[in-house]
Parts: sequence; C-alpha cells; structure tokens
Amino acid sequence: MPIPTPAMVTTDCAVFRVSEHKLEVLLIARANAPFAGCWALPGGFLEPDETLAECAARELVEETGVVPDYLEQLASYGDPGRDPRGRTVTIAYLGLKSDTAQSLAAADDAADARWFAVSSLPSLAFDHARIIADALTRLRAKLSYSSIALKLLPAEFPLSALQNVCEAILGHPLDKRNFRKQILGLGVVEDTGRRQRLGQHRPAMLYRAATTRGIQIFR
Amino acid sequence: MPIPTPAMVTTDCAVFRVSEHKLEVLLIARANAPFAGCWALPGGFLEPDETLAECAARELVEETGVVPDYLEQLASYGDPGRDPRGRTVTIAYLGLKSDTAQSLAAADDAADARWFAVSSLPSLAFDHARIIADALTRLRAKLSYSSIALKLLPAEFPLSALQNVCEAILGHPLDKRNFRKQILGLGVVEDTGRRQRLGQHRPAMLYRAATTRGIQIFR
DNA sequence: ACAAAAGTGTTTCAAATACACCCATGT
DNA sequence: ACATGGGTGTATTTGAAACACTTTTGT
Repeated sequence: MPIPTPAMVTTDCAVFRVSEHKLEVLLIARANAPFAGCWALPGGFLEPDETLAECAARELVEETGVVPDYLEQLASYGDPGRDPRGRTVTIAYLGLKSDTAQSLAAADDAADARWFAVSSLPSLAFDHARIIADALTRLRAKLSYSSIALKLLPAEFPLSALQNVCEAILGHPLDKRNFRKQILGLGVVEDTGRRQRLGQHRPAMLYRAATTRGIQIFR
Repeated sequence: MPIPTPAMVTTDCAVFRVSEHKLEVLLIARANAPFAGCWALPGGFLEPDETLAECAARELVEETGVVPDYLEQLASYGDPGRDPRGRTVTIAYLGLKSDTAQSLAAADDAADARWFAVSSLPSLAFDHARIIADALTRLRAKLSYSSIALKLLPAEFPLSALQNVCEAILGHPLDKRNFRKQILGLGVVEDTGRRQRLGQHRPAMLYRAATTRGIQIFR
C-alpha cells in the first residue's frame, strides 16, 4: 500500500454583495508569494481543529474584516499545478454580505481588500477566476428556488430593494408586478407593518425574511 | 504566520445503479483499520499527480472493478474527528453506472464489494451515511433538470427503461403518458429507428441520448 | 384467446408572462 | 404643480397533471 501523500488544504471565499445596482465580489491583493501583489479570493490554510466552514469564515475575517451573512460550500479545486508552492486542494465557499455600510480592513496575508464589480474583474491568482465563475453560476441558479437573495439585504427592506438585488445578480430587469406577485406568493417574506420614508416620494412598506424555516414544497 | 498543517486528502465515490427497479449504491467492506470489516464508500488517498476526479475514478476501479459511466463532484467533508487516523478531508463524488451486467472485483483495500439497495443500507464507516444522503438529494434534484438519468442506461434503451430508472430514483411511480410527453419534448433522447423485441409482448422502440450537447433553454 | 408490456390525446388546472396607470410623499 | 419611486389587476399563454383504451407480440 502506498504511503499517503499529504496535501495542503485551503479554503477560499467568493463573497458577493450588491452595491448601487451592481454585483460585486470581495478580493484581496496578495501580500506574499506566490502571486504577490495579484488580486485573489480571501482564503488560507486549514488549521487542525476547525471545520472547513470555520476556516473559510476565519480567513475571510482575518484578511478583510468582512463577516459574511451567509456561507455555503461551493466546490473543491485540486488540479496538480494549480499552486506553484506544491500540491494544494482548496475548498471554495460562496458567501454573501448584506448591503450595509462596513469598512474593509485589510490585514494578515492581504495588502489590500476591495469590492470589484463582477463585470470588470482584474486578473486573478491561481484558478480563482474559475471559482468566481462557478460561484456566479450557483448564485444565479439558486436565486429562483431559494431565499438566498434575502441574505444580501438588511433585516428590513422594501420589495424594490429585493428586486434590485435580483436584477443585479441576473443582469437583466424584471417586471415589477410579476416580481412582487411571485415573492409574496412564495411566502418567503412577511410585512413588518412598518414603512420607510426616504426621499421625495411615497414611503415603501418594509418586509423581513419570513419566520417559516426553509421553502415549503407541497405534494 | 502559522506554519500550514498538512492534511490527508481522500476521495470517496457514491456510485449508484438501478437494478430490478431498485436504486442501489456500491459499497466495499473495509479490509484495514479504521473501521476494518465495516461497509464504506470506495475511495482513498490523493496521489501527487492526479486530479481529484482521476483519484476518485482510480480508487473506484482499484477497489471494486467498476468503471463509472458518469462522475461529478458532490461536496467535501472535513470535520475534525471524522477520521480516527488524524485530520482528513474527503472530496466526495457522485457516480452512476449504467445497468449492464458486470462482475464486481473486490481488491486492494477492499475485502468485498457489493451493491446495496439504498432503502436498506448497513451501518457505514466515517461520515459516509451522510455523504450518501447528500448524493441522493443531488441525484433526485438533477433528475428534473438534466439528462443525468441517461447515464444509468445502456446506449440504446426503450422509454420504459428510462421511466423505471426515474421511478427508482424518485421512489414513486410516474404517469406513462406525461412522462413520455415530457422526455420527448425536452429533446434529450432521439429515436434510433431500431426496436427491441423481448418477451411475449409488443416490441419497444429504442432511443439513445440525443447528440445535441447539453440542455437547451430558450428565451 | 390470452397475457404482457408498448403506445397514444384530451381536458383541466396552475403558473408565468405581458402590460399601464394611480398613489403618496418632498420640494 | 411636479418629480420620484411605490403600489396595484387582468387577460393571455404556457406548461403540468389527471386520466383509459388500443396495439403488437409470444405462447
């Protein structure tokens, strides 16, 4: 029986937010080799006593200061040669950050941390461009059959904000009346009774994520 | 900067087939510790110069002799403590085997290899019960929006065989007329012009996977 | 003739789509 | 009064679901 070859295990996070109608992803400028100075997904080596998800969240906070509002495993990438340091396998996570102002704090392995519009990404280290593409595909797909979009919004939000988020992710406009009909029909949001007056126009009703856990599918 | 802790990386395959209207998964009886004698998914350690998918396919063949007709990455599992030998992370794959007679050849780390109905699984090593549950969820979900079920059939097959496969995976019967309407409407299969005479009843038309690559979604 | 699986259409219902105007507020 | 985004309803089309009988073969 061959002796098992150890590999380095890392996690990487593709964290998205929607800001001013644009879908953005969080990147760091790498401080160290390999790819020093290059933009990359925040991530790092797995430590002995943490789960994969804990590692992803920890590295994200260490490198960017961003605490994600949602994190799910995306996929793993382990082609030989993806990392010039040697054999590494990375477990990639898809993260979402609700759109509330928060300063970025680059630290640790990161020289800088910035949000980039997914429509104009810089060239990326490792296979991170591929990971982001896969994350986007997943995000767009889940939009239609889950309440994942709510994670990109604050606790209370008008329906127009939810529609903006969906449009930013899908990259095309949606019909307002059909959108509201569908969202309310799904029962994933509920009226708070409160309303938001903001700007020189009619105030918007505020909604929150419904307390019913998960999506109900009958039959 | 902390020194990265190496971890052992393995792959495991949950390979399914449909046999006599029952969905089955391929398991091995482990020859070595830990969990010696226990049933487990076929899998093993990643070697230096192979991709994750190559590792999954290689270990599967080594341990069971089964060459899968389809293999896709499922998810990764790396909780500390999932393996008594030390820190391991496994990349799990979902595999499918078309229903053509083939003998199993237990070898290598496997004392025995057998197909088990998913409805009556033995107790399993590591977190493999969880992996199988996740694989089943994925398989059922993809049934409705992909041509994955065709991988469980030989190259040419009657529509009734496809229906049987779908029913075995979903665990409930389907309406024959609606099923055929949907399948033919999707365009994922095409008529071969040939027909299969078998048994004392009307011969069935044979179909094959359509040559059009992928699933077309318009609009 | 009978057994056994193959093959075939229509009606009903639910959901998705397309589409345009009035409402409440601030200036 | 007007500018700005908030909020609402209906008609049409499309796809899903329910449902039963005739056909072709082997024995």
